[in-house]
Amino acid sequence: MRLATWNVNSAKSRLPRLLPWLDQRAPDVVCLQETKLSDDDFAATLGTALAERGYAVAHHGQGRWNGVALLSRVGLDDVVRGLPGEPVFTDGGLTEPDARAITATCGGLRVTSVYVPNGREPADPHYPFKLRWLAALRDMVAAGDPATAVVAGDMNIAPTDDDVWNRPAFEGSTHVTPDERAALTALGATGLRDVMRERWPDERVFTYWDYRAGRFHQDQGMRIDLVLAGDVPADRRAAVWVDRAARKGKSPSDHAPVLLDLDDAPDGDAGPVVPPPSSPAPLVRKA
DNA sequence: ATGGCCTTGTTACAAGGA
Repeated sequence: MRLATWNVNSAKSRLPRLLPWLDQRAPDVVCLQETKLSDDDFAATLGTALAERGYAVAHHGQGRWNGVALLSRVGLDDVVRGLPGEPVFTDGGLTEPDARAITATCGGLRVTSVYVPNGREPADPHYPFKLRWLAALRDMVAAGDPATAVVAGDMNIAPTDDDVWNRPAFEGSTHVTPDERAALTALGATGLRDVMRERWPDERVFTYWDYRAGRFHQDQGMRIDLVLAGDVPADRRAAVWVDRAARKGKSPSDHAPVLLDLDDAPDGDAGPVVPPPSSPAPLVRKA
């Protein structure tokens, strides 16, 4: 089973990159972030193309900002939008929570696609909001079965100083503060493992590069898109990698996808058997 | 030393990103 996460920075504008990527990499479960579409617009824009490829879809959007989705070819059950008790950014006059998390059971795993708040600056009210949101995420994972959980997405936290290209450049910025890293540690303490760092403990691994200043070309990025996996999926890890090719070329997202390949479960239970779609999508689609 | 870009909505910028 192949699971992927990708902050696409607008599903609509990324459509010419997203659909060929799905055909090329053929992930079974996809966590998307920053779709920047309402549920209706997501269905209208991508629904048919995803159904043709055999994906069941669950989207949690609000329109202009944020928006997360789950695509699955191995079942998509018990969908939950948002986080129980998640904070609302009332400082900004909002009365509804942002669309930043969606959870479903896919292939026997409890998968959450997350778009963690940016935080802006440590002195900004968005920063404590980010910490409160992360606490709500931790609580949800702890209340479930962490062993079978996968939390994947744009965490907007670099776990260590090795996860940013130039630590001094981030002095005084969010994404590297002790409080954010403590929140990430608390989330991991529920029983989730950073499978990328387990596999590549000493490598330079980035998932995001600013559009400006030729950052990608110089590999000056950050590792902020994480796959945090409970013991059941983490122990089945066959491969985990950053799809840098998706960050190249015409009109890319500023984030690259992260892919996790899992071996079949040792007892032979690879999750529910899902029949192929009524009109199977060809492996390579005509232009 | 600083900033460089991209997306959205709306129509010359503003907001947001990280």
